[in-house]
Amino acid sequence: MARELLGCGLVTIDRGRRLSGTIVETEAYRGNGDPASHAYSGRTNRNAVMFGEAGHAYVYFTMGMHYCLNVTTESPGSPGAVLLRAIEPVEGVRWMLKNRGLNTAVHVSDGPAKLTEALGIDRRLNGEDLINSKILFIERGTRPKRIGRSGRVGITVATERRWRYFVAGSSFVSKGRPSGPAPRIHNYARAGRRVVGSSASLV
DNA sequence: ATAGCGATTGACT
DNA sequence: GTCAATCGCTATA
Repeated sequence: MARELLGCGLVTIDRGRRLSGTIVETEAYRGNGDPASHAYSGRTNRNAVMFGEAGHAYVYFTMGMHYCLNVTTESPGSPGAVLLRAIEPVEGVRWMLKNRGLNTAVHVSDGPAKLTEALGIDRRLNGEDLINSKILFIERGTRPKRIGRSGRVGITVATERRWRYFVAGSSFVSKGRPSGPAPRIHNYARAGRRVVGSSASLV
């Protein structure tokens, strides 16, 4: 799922305005057996959405000031989610800049908490159905030609798992340095599989 | 009831 | 490269 989401569109309707971007960086988190996951120690009020149906938004508050957005990926009862770490801004860039208090788009959404701030995403959207929602949803996109892979960023455990994926060559990927294995580039382009992110692949 | 700290960012050296 | 901001989740008592 972390790979499939690269190239898909992420859309919000923020105060009536359509804001969107192309997903260029993701990270996979599991549950039991993944010490870096919020779901590692079982279900709590905070991580409950991770234990629910696939294709929903798990939005969590962190560091006392930031929100991050995940896409849930597993069947009810078995936790799993993909953290969206960066998008390339597409629609409503002007308003995204305003949300972030910036003048240029270079760093407007190249980090997990930056993209939520740019798109106006906060705890109100926790649990939102990303397939059927009218205010926060995923759209089909084009599969990137080359996809990079590395250890996950910003964690202190299980850094050896190479579950961070990004669009190779994109300047909108977060600058966070991988704590695990160095980035490696793979060629995932395949004839006849240009469109990814159908709702069927989400659920 | 409460200490410790985090799937981060931005400012500064 | 270092570090503060800021708050609520989690673990422990």
